[in-house]
Amino acid sequence: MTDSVVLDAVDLHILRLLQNDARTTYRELAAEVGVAPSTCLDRVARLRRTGVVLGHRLRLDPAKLGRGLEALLLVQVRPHRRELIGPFVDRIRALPESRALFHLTGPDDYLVHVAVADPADLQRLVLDEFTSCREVARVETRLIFQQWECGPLLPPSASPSLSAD
Amino acid sequence: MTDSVVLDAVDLHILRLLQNDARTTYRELAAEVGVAPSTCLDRVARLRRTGVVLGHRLRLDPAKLGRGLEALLLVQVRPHRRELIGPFVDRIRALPESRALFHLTGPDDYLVHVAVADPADLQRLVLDEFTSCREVARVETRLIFQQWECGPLLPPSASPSLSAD
DNA sequence: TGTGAAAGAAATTTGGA
DNA sequence: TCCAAATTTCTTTCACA
Repeated sequence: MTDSVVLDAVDLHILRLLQNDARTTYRELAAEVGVAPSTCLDRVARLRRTGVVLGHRLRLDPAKLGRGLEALLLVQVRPHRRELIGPFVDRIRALPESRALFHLTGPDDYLVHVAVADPADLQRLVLDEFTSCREVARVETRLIFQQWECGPLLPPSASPSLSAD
Repeated sequence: MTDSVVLDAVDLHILRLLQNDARTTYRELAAEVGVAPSTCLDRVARLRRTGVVLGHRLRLDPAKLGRGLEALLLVQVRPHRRELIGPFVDRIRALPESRALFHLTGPDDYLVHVAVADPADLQRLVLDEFTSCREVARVETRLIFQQWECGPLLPPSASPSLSAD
């Protein structure tokens, strides 16, 4: 967080292309952006070094892996104290059914995104891993009908450069 | 959805490694899994063809892009009818602040994961894009303190093979 | 299918502006 | 920083088990 990077139009163009397809080659990036491949390499390396780019992730179809039912669980943890929520977070993160976990403001302390095989599997998960735990005061289950990933993550304004610490 | 793939131990091993680092080379996969690089290529190509692998995605740090504040918005759309929710979904997906959108069961019809610059930006987003819309009956804003991605997505059981349609 | 070797392509490194 | 060329490394193909 101590060093500051400035993202110029070239960086943003590269990021947009890579968010579309993270396997775009440096040659293709170079041709598209209008710089040399080695320059693209430099830029991407810098974006990694400065922490803008955290890594590459494989996108999988949960349904094809036998996890066709997804849900969001709103969880109230009581008492909401460090010595309880630390282990709670660790336990939930380690569940094979967990896809993501959020610590939130509001009446529900946590939101857990889970992927399971079927309703019976979800019932087992909720009963065995949530409602049966002393620290879990309440669980609300919301099934996911459909979900969408949204557009690429880019700087807020249309300004040509941005300072990011 | 008509063809069926069977994931054996080699496929699962490859998927686990790629979920850990999507840029692992076929050489490295081969060395790790104990097959030839060309076999890894075949396996991954088949996983792509059958839709198990959907693509590669760049993971970015929203904070480094000037979007350090994230929130989940619980939205009630009334009346909850196709002719309203179609355009609503399209509009929300197109917002640069939107990261993900879920259509849910329960009292809230949609959950929107957004990334904004600061509280003022969030206020603007909620007022201008949500509460000011006739079809939006209610919006509840939950700030995200912290979030975690969970372990790799894998088949439910420890069974050596799995049929995925 | 899976393999190893060869051909092709891409990623890195280097050095000069 | 950027680029172009050289080098190294990976990907892809293909004939064969």
